Amino acid sequence: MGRQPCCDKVGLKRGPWTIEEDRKLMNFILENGIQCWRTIPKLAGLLRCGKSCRLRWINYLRPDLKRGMLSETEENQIIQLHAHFGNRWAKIASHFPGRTDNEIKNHWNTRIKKRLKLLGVDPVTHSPIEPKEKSEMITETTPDSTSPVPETRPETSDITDKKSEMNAGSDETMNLSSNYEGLLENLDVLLWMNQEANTSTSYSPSFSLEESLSNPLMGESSYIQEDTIQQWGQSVDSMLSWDDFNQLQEELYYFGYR
DNA sequence: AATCGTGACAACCGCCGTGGG
DNA sequence: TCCCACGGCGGTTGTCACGAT
Repeated sequence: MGRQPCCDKVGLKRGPWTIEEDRKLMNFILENGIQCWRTIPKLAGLLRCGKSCRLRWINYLRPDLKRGMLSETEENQIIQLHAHFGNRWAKIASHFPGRTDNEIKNHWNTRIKKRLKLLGVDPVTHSPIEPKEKSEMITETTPDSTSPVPETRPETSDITDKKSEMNAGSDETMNLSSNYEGLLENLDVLLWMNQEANTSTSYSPSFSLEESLSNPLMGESSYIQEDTIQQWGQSVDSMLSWDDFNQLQEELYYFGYR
């Protein structure tokens, strides 16, 4: 007999969160903090399971989240860290304040992985792909190829895809290519790795908010900082889809978080 | 204008580690 | 020591937007 589910899923809502649900969860956590995720949905008046609430908070509602595309620098750091930690996304994400493991994992799977393959670098081992494999990869892209459709189609158009206007498109890839060999020797990374080896807490650039939120011993007034809310508000403003939260910002002021 | 393919990312699922009883 | 509940994590799937045909 397997484990009991984390919650009784009967009658619980699934799928995308609505603005109203976000508002309820946000208000509840800001007022009460986080004690037990299992009880939060009930207390907050949500028909969601605790896990869903936790995920929504961590990946989307947390005030300290950094929004928007990952910069080239961040992308390079992800590659470096992945070479060291593998698919330990939470570990990697801990080096990027305001970024979530889910975000980094998605970015890796949808973009970085493909770019590395395109550059002839195995995204798993970070070692150069054998020339044979490389040629196969190129062959696979030819129209008359009878090989199965590869996971990625390393065409130039793929690099300079629809997002290219946000960066330099193929130039960015070229930069990545030229930089990659040096990445793993980057002194900063070595320092990180050394620090990781010496102590698990020595490198901790992450926002203090998350720690304080997860620490029920800390007083409520201590975990919502003025600059945190302002920072969050600024990030919210930058997101078109977040316009509906402007009112919520005002409510935060109402609750005294200013 | 309709359909299809693809990419991005939000959300879910199930396993694992941990701490308390 | 064992059992259980919980939070955390990584893999996977679902959904939506957008461009191509």
